[in-house]
Amino acid sequence: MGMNAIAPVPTPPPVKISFKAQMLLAREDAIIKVVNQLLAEKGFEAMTVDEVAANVGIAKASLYKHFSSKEDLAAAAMVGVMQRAQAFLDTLATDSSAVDKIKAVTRWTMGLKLNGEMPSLPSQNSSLRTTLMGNKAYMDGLMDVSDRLGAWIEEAQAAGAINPQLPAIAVLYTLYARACDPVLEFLKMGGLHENEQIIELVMSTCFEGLNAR
Amino acid sequence: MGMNAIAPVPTPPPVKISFKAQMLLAREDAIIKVVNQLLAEKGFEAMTVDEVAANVGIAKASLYKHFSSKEDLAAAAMVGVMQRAQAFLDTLATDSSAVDKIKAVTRWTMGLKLNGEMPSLPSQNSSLRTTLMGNKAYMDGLMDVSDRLGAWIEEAQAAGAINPQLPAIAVLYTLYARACDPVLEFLKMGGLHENEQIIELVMSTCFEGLNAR
DNA sequence: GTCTATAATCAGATAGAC
DNA sequence: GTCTATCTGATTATAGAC
Repeated sequence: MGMNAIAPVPTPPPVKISFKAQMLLAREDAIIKVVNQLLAEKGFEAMTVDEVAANVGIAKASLYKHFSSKEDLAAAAMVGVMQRAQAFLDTLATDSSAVDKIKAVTRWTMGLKLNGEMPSLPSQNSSLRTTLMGNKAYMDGLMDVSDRLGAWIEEAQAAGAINPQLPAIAVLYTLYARACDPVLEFLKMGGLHENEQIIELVMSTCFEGLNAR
Repeated sequence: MGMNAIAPVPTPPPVKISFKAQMLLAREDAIIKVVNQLLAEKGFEAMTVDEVAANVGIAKASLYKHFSSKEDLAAAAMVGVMQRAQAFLDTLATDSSAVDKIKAVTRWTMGLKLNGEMPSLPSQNSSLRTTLMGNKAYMDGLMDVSDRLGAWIEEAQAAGAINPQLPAIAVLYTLYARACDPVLEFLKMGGLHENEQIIELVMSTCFEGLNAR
């Protein structure tokens, strides 16, 4: 195209609004980051909205302009974690074995937990569970992750790497449970092991079991 | 002894006071039973003192004549569980192997959980943790159980039944974690397995691991 | 010791000015 | 959209009569 051509000037995106939208998203990301950290540290019920607002550095009323309830705040954090999980699954080499991918995810999950980045939800039924079940982004992410992990589990069972006598769903739950395994925090509190050692210990008990071989 | 013998009449125990004391204890046992059930069902933070009083069938103010705080209520329930655990340990045959005793305790613990009799505490720090740490009966019970389990673990490791490369403390934590394993409730919610099957599944993943053998 | 009634506090959510 | 100030409801705990 020649320099003299009168190129149709594409309508510029509305800069002012876009900028504001970016600010909005950045602010919401900051909020979610704080929520994520507090959820990991104290859990949903012990976390207060006042605390979130204080840590973000804004007024509580401003929080409610972004998220309409405490449950929504937590749900947004969970959606973020799920997206990170999906992104991690994407990075796994397609040429590695199914069981290796499973182990990589498990290590990654426990690393998050040990780093205080894994929100801990109430395991029992609660208002938060209800909100999460109705959150499409979260449920879609959870389904996607479960489908991908489930396929790997069955593949690993067929290949004789994972015990084929175990129901795949039980294996999946067992993997998910590593994300909130109290053994991780107990060992960390003990102070005798580095995070990497703790992960390898729990990896060993998880995949090889307590029995001697 | 002839019918005519004038037997010395033993001083009767102060019937009225003893009876009242028995009533007191029975009432407190009833309270603790309710607390235990609610703790298992909803956890400490979601359980309200009003709820406890209503389920026991007494006024809330009466509760506070027996226990001076919500934390004390929960602590009493935990002491009860610890006593039941100690009593169960006592029943284990001394001629069975250490690893069999360990497995028996683990099964028993998971059975409690599946029956809704295992109080679930907040794993994170909280007012309840503080109260529990300062409760001598609870701490003594915990120490006793841990000592006995710890001895069996080391015995089983020496006998080549439990993997001797694992730190005994990690094994102990792994066993304790079965008492609050979310895999149990997930599988139960799935409705595909009976409690016994669930226990054997988790026993398998716990002791034999996920890997195929 | 048990009750009814109430105090005291805390946390989620909102009103309304700017 | 952000703020200050406030509302509302729930919850722990207690006062005081019986």
